[in-house]
Amino acid sequence: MSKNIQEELVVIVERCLALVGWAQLYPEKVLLDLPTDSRFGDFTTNLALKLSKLLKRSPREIAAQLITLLEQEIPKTALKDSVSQIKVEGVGFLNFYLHKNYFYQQLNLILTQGQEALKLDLGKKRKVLIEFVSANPTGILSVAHARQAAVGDCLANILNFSGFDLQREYYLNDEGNQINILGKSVALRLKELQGKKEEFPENYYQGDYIYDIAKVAQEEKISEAALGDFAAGYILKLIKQELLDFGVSFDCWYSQKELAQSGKVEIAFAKLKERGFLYNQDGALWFKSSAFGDDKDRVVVKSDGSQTYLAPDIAYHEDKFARGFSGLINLWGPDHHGYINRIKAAVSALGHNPEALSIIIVQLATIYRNGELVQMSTRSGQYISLREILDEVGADAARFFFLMRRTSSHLDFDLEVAKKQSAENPVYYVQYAYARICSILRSSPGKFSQALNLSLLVEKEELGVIKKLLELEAVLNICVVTSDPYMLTVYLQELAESFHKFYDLHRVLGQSDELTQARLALVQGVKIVLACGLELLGISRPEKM
RNA sequence: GCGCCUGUGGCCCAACGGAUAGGGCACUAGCCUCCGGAGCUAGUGGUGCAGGUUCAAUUCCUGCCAGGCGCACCA
Repeated sequence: MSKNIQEELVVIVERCLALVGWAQLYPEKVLLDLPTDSRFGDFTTNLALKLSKLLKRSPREIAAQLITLLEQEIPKTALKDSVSQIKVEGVGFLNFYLHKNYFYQQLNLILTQGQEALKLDLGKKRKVLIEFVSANPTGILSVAHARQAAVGDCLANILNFSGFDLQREYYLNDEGNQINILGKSVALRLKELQGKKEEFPENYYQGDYIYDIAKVAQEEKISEAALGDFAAGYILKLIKQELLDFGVSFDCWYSQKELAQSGKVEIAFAKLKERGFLYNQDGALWFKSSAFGDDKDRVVVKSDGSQTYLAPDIAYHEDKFARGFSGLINLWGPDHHGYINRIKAAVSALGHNPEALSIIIVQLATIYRNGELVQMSTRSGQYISLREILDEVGADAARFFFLMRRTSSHLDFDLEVAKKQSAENPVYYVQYAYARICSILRSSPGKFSQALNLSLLVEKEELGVIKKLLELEAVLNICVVTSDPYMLTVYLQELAESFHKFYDLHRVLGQSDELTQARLALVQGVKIVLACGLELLGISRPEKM
């Protein structure tokens, strides 16, 4: 909630536990939570309920004893002016109530420091690499990639804001079997364009875009052997542009082809062999992944001498560590979930801590249009692309919708709802609050500069707004811990709601000068936090709508 | 068969193991002489089934039922 007030309170509570001799009984870290309801104070803890069993005493009695101690200890600390009272409530919850002055101070901090006041230092500048999208350059991006792009980009924003030294990377599968098939697909379409139609195999790329590429290849007289690379390059350009239009950029596009040519695959193999995790069988080379909890060992070099996808991927992850990243985040589609054990095994076998690699499965989004399910299949080419979504609903609505549900949950994305400019559409609800604020601030030029008396903000709705502003920190904390940005979308809707409620009941302009200024300051505070949240989501902040 | 995800009012979704399960849509009744009504207020209505752990279960565990997705010497 505040810069550290929560942690400072925890320290004091733990000190009291030690004083009364209960610290050893309760070695866990004391947790102070935000209450489920504002009438239960500003922080709450179930400590007394937990201690009840250990001490064989009633929770309320324990809580009362702790409060006596806390009331002695808190006045000795810097928090003496911030905590107004501590109460036992319900079955024995210990609830902390903060003084209003504390909230005014925090609001003032936001007003004077802007977004700097909102930043966290959870990461301690730790170097983290987040790899996402990484779609093969064999077709334009699908809905699945779109959701990964939104989640990955937003998570990256949040981690950066929370003090991590973070880089975004796209792993480019620009060689191998699928590029060969892509080349052959283009070659066949080229022949077709020249009037020599042949049977088009089912496992080739069926989409119409293959014709487009074939036409360009024909004009540029690309040799048949080079068609695969040409097509991949062509598609990659489209992918990069789509991502850019979606507001997603990468620090690094990591080429699998270059990785293969660098000899790093062989070096990684040598390391695995030395450690005893590679062996030959049935004419193939196997990685002993079962030694690390995988269901079975995995082939890395097939009996025909070619590598499986796993081979360069092992080297790729070795290289991530070699580049100095101590935390790795991979966003994968649900079709890769069986691959997690394999790659974690590889990381372990190479001598790294598998915990350093965190793999997030981004569940699929199902697209509806006019209430009807839109079927998707990459191979047949009949699928909704990121491009179509961008054209139809725009980047703002698309990003917000992709982030609205837990990343691990399925998501139903109705294009019609996303297009609606009404209350059904949460993007507009949040953006509307922002535009409204801008409008109010426009209507009061020069008013918001004199000395402020924030303590005039005593209405329930005013304090509600301030408290909601200060919740951003806890929300970002949850996003970081769960590696999931979705709570931020929930929070922004709540913040917008608390602002709309305040706005409806209390006039900002036309009050006494002092009160108008205080309310303008409050509105300005909401603007700063809304802007911050929307920026982290990668969504525009319209001053007018 | 195995693995992952999901079952919350008529519909869509919330709820680090906590207090009276929140919000939106729809429906009903209200609110602009005034800062943006894309907003606000009030009302109706809900945890798939059966056990277990716990002071406390929508949340954790087991089984069942239902839906979605995935299970290659493909990438």
